[in-house]
Parts: sequence; structure tokens; C-alpha cells
Amino acid sequence: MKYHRIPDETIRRLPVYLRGLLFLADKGEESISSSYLADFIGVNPWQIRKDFSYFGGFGIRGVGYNVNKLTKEIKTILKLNNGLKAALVGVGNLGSAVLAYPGFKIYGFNVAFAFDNDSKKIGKKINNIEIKDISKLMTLKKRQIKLAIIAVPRQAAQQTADSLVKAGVTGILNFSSCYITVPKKIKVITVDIAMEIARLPYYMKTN
Amino acid sequence: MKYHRIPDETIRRLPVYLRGLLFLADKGEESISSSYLADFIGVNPWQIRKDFSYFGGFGIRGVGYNVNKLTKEIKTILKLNNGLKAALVGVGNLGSAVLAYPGFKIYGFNVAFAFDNDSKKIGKKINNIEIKDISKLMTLKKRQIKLAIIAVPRQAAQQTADSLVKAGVTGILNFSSCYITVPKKIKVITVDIAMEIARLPYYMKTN
DNA sequence: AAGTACATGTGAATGTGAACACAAGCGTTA
DNA sequence: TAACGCTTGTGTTCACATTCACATGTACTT
Repeated sequence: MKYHRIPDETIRRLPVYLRGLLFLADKGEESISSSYLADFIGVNPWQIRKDFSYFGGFGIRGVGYNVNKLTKEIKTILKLNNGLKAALVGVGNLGSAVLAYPGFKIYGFNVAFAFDNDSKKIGKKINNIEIKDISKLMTLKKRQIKLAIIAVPRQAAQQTADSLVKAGVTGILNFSSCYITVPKKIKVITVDIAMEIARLPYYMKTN
Repeated sequence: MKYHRIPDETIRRLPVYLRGLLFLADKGEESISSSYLADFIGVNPWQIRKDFSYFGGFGIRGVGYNVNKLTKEIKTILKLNNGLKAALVGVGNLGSAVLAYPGFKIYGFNVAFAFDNDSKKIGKKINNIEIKDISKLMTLKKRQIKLAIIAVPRQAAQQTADSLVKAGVTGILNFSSCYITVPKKIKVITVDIAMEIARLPYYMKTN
């Protein structure tokens, strides 16, 4: 292995690999080939091998990959090892779904705090998480929470992001349907669940 | 303009442009430059101009783009003009949020049907949509519904997709956390809301 | 111990998209 | 009508990502 910059696309795929590996482990698989994993998650085998080669390669030639070892390696690369806690801001329809969603756990995440500005919601519990007033956002600093999920209405998203940055958050998953500006050090990933559907018709046969 | 294959990345960005344009129109803007739009949505101006140039260009040199005209052009390209109806399968936490989510409307979508296999939910209404038994999925064929949203548990996703394809659906937005196999003619876009968060820690400064 | 089958790892080739720089064209002003 | 400022449209260059082909290495069989 030589020195290589890791392509962003490789990083984007690692969680996909991880997800597949966790499900395969659950099915009882212990050792797999790149082709087997590729079929399972819908990519090409050489893509998988190339991606792993940037990190030196995790398999054994002629044999394959050990599922548990590979899982650990990917978790280490993605820094998912130390039970990360995340805060949710905005407990509307989507926010509530996020709070109740079991899917974050497999990646080692724990949505442990929730905030909203609606006094009717404050104090209530969803999934055993108490909803706190959004004015208490700064408490995240003390608690060393670096990760936040934004699920507020579009108009409030930028302001929420600003507050989160002030509170020391350095990674934001933004479910609001708008672009938000943050300092360069902060990483934002925006997912607009409605927007994804907008490019489906383009690809659909009209017949 | 010469003949060009339209890059997939361009198609992926068109909804982003559209979203920005709709919000700018709402703010009262009538004419904009590529730089102005670019700043608003967080991309580069030349990216926008290049993307539009694949379709022949929609602006006037020295002047800019007419917001309404541009909006219409993009909607036409994406085939979002004729009030598309979509069906939702799986009315759990995420599915309920999808049903109640107002964000689909701006792209011309209408989530008009909902299905679930839980007898407790069947017959209930969310957002004025009655939840029907999943065994009635074939009614989509009569109603000419071509678009579906899957929000069922991972284990049921493939089976649901198979049923939808049988019912004549040709475009699927998959919120389940797994890869699904469909005939080549069918277009699937998968969004795993939990997976997106998994690559955040990699980009976050550890300090 | 040699041969075979199999699967990984990787340099090189190919393909695709982003970035750039500037020509082309519009509108306004003198 | 000429000159100037502004903004689009696009050919070209550059950077990045995918795909390929095969050398490298392992395990198993005879």
C-alpha cells in the first residue's frame, strides 16, 4: 500500500458496507468474499476491494474477509467506536420519528437529548428521552455533545445551526429542507427526504 | 448547444435548484443571476450555468434568469408537471412522518394512498389519508399509480418492493435500511436516514 | 510437493464530472 | 451607434472515481 488520499466516495460507501456486514453477521456469516458482499448490498466486487485497498486491505487472498474483523476495521475508520451521543432539535413529525427510530443504534449512535420550542411538548418523553426547551441548547457544551440532528422547519434551520455551533457541536445532520451556512470546521450533511423523490419521474419510463 | 448525455449529477442537482427557486419566488424575486442562486443554495455559479447549458441554457446573457421561467423549465425536465400521486407502504414512525410531511407538495407530489399490515392501523386516517390493508396493494394498478414510498421494516422491504412492481409501480423511494432488487426498468432511490449520520464522525475534528 | 482453484490487492486505463477562462450577447449610457 | 459593464454559455483543462486485468497469495487435493 502506498500513500493515498481517501476518496470521499469511498467514505460515503463505508457505511453501506458496514450496514451489510452487520446484517450478514446477524445471519450467522463469519467469512465472506467481496463478490458475496457485493451482491448483498448491490455494488461491484472490485469497488469493494479497491475501497479497502486504500486502507491497506482487510482480507486474505484466496480466502476472503472475516466479517467481524472487517466490521471493526470500518467502525474504526469511521470513528464509530465510542458510543456517540447525539442531540435532536425539533420534535415535530419527522423529529419524533427520528427519536423513535431504532436504526441509529447499529452505527453506535444514541440520540440522547431532544429539544423543541413548543411549550406543549417540553417535559414530555418520547422513547424515554425528555424533550427540553430549546433555550437550554447550551447545556450541550458541558455535556460534550458534538453531534446534532436538525429537524426544525426550514425557516428556523439556520438559526438552530448557529446555536448548535455556539454550543460546540461540530457535526450536523440536517433534515430541514434548506441549505445552511456554518464555519468551515463544521461538517453538515443535509438530507431532504422529500427532495429525493423529485428525480424519480425523470428516470421512470413514461409508456 | 450540441448533443450531450445529461450527467446523472446534473439531474441530482436539478431538484436542489428547483427548491431554491421556489423559495426565492416566495421571497418575491423575479430575476436572478447564477451567482445569486448559487450563494443561496450553496453551490458554484459555473456549476449551475453548466448544468443548464446541457439543456440549451435558460437565461439571457448580461441579464440573468427569470425565476418563473426557470422553475417551469426544471419541472418539465424532471416531469413534475402533472400532479403525481404516490402511495406509501408502511405507516410506522417514519411512514407516519412521511404522510404528515408537507414538503412533498412543492415538487408536485401528493402522497394519496397509504398501506400497512397492522390491523390496528387499518381504517385510521392520517392527514386525511385512510390506511388500507396491504393486501389491497394491487388496487394501485387500476388507479395507475406509478410511484411508491417504502417505509416498512427492513425484513419486509424486498417483498414489498416485489408486490409494488407487480402492481405496476415503476419508481420507488425506499426508506428501509437495505438494498432491494428490482427489474431493470424500475428505478429505486434508497434513503437510509440513519446511515447518513455514520460518516459524520469521520469528518469531525477530534481535538 | 506440485498443481489447481479461488479470492484479494493494485497499477494502469478508462470514464465522468468539476473548475476554469473567455467568447458571445444583452442593455444602458453618452 | 459606439462603448462599456454585466452575465450567460461553453470548449478546454484538470481532478477524481470507476473499471479492468492480472500479479500475488492462500488453501486444498492428489
